[in-house]
Amino acid sequence: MDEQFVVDTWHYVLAKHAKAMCALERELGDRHGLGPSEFEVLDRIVHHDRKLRIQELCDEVHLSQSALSRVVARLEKAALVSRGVCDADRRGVFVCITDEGRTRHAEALPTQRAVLTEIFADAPALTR
Amino acid sequence: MDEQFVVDTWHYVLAKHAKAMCALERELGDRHGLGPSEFEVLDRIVHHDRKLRIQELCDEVHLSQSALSRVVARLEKAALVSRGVCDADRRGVFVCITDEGRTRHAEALPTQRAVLTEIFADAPALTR
DNA sequence: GAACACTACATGCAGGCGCATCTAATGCAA
DNA sequence: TTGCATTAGATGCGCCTGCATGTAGTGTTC
Repeated sequence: MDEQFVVDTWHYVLAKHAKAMCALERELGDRHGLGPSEFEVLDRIVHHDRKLRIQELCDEVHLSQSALSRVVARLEKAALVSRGVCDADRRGVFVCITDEGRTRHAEALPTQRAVLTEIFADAPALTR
Repeated sequence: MDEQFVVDTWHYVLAKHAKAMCALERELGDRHGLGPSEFEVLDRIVHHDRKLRIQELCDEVHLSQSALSRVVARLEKAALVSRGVCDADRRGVFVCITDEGRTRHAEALPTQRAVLTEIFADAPALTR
């Protein structure tokens, strides 16, 4: 159990996370009016290409259920998604991307990719 | 330029960061009354084994200068560090760890290492 | 040495997060 | 059906963060 290794890895993750998060916040915010969480949620929906339950999103984005609930509320307020009740389980909520949501996501995607490439192009591979 | 690679790496960093941060917050908080940032600052000082300028700390922890200023304020309030003016440059502030600070850091260190080991033991190596 | 640009750190402020909790719907058991 | 534990999602709350700005000290130029 190499203690130095895990500490180095942690510092690496910390550094990359801080750098990427900060850059995403700035670029996505200034250019497209989206926060990283907002973009991530849109991205997940577009990727699945269907309406998703809040719970499903919760498994995919690294946010608490409450934080996710608010992200969806913000997105709905901006008319980028719409919320709908789930008929099968009336406690559930479906999140559905709107046309404007798709457009904004499509616009923001290259920005996000550019930021990530800038930061992770020289990253080590993910397999030992 | 492999776009999928950078996106995968980003998701990996996001996942590990969320998991580790959450676990550290819980473990360090519950067992030692320290937040991750507080621990990190103590750790940096112990590692250098001398008093440090705020600015030096700023280069090492991934926090804005204002956030760092507040972390130091919290640590000072908890009597884990003390602030002192820098004679050479009277704008500057030295941060000095106290005996209690050393003790708390020493107590918390195994907890932090355990959490990181739990999460990063199976991590990929950092070199391509 | 007076004026001014710059740097180090502190602080007001607004926003996002997690935790605890609330409400409503579900489902299982008696 | 009634009663109760459980689950999905929303919300109150306090904390931490970054940005913008304030304050005080430095040093440079004239």
